[in-house]
Amino acid sequence: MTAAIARAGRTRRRTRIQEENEEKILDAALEVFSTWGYRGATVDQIAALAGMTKPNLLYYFRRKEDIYLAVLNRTHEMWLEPLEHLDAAGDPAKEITAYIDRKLEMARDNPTASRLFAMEILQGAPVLGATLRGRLKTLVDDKAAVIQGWIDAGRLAPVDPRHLIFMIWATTQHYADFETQIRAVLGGKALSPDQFDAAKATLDRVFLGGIGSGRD
Amino acid sequence: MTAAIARAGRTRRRTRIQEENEEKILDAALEVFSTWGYRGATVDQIAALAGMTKPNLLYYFRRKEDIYLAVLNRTHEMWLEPLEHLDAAGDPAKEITAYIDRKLEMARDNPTASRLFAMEILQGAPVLGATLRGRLKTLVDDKAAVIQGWIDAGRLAPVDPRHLIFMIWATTQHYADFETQIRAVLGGKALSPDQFDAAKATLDRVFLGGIGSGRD
DNA sequence: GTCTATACAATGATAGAC
DNA sequence: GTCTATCATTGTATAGAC
Repeated sequence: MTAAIARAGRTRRRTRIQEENEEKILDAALEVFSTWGYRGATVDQIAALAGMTKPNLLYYFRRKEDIYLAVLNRTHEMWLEPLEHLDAAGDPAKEITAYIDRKLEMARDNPTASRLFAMEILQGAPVLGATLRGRLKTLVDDKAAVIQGWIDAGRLAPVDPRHLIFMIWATTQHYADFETQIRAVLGGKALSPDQFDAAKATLDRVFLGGIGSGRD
Repeated sequence: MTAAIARAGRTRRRTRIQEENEEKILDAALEVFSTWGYRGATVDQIAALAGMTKPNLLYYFRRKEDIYLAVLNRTHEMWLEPLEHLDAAGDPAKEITAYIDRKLEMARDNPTASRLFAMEILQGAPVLGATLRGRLKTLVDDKAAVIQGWIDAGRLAPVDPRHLIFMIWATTQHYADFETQIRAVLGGKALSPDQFDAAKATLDRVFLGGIGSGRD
């Protein structure tokens, strides 16, 4: 690290101050873009939230689009990760429950990241479009085959694996993306731990057991 | 109608041209607001899509906010309606399946309306907030009691009724709101009737039967 | 009653001087 | 790393033509 600082003047290596400021900017950008969308967000808003002036921010990122790209790239890896853990060798019910729980925890812990993606997709994925058609599609194809394998082996009810994945995405991210609506209906300010547990229990129950039967 | 035109000068009654133009504007506004959000949308865009000039549009709606209010009001009634049909006297499984199917059809037939609401909620429901805490909450409380009644009677598995409703909202609206992502993963341009059927079958199966068991 | 032309103040992104 | 200037865009208002 000391060597890196010593080289900072000559190389492209980031200085400590640069790293800290870029991080502050990206944190602020995540918040603003996820609330207002790309076009609705202003560089001024981001700068204010990051605690710096607009020109100072533009010293780090020349254009508004560069900030958007950086903050999307910083978070999209995180978003794909839980699905990658789905293990063909594991127990189907356990694997799917674990996936649901991981996704739900991510929605709880990173609601703004979830909303940033929601905004991007709602707007037609102008930036992430290629990634969705490439890396995401490959990943889903791969894991859909795993699920289909479980179904073929009679270890899982026969459902369309891809639409099952869509259902899991939808239900888990809903708690981040539509938090305002959920709070309005449930009352209270934020989702309490109790409400979160109820959500988790309901998701696990419906996905694994369905609701068609009576008492269990 | 002739009488209405004759009275047009004296009364507030809309002329035919007014009705047609307001409808064209609201159609365009639905498209633009649902794509860009309130702040991201411009009056110019809406005017262009409606096939008129900006000053001409502003003759019908003086302010941008007025257009937004009008288009939200025009569609939010439609959005609450399916849940109102959930009938306590009906068969639980049939009622819930019918509700899911109605919501899914609405997402398919009115994707832009769904995205308009998604944008509004994502942005913290600045306009619909009061409606969510009022009318929507009352409706959900009411229908949650119906579902709880079914559960207490042993006709439905014990799940949290409110979170079950959230799940149904999430999974059905997902096909409208995240259409871009779904198309990217499934390939092809739009959701084909086949894919729509697969979605419907998967939703019905998972909600009613779950996936925990093997072949059925 | 309907529409166009034009203006204007505010806000935005960006560039360059200091 | 900061301040100021510029230039396009946007919401809104007004005056008047058809």
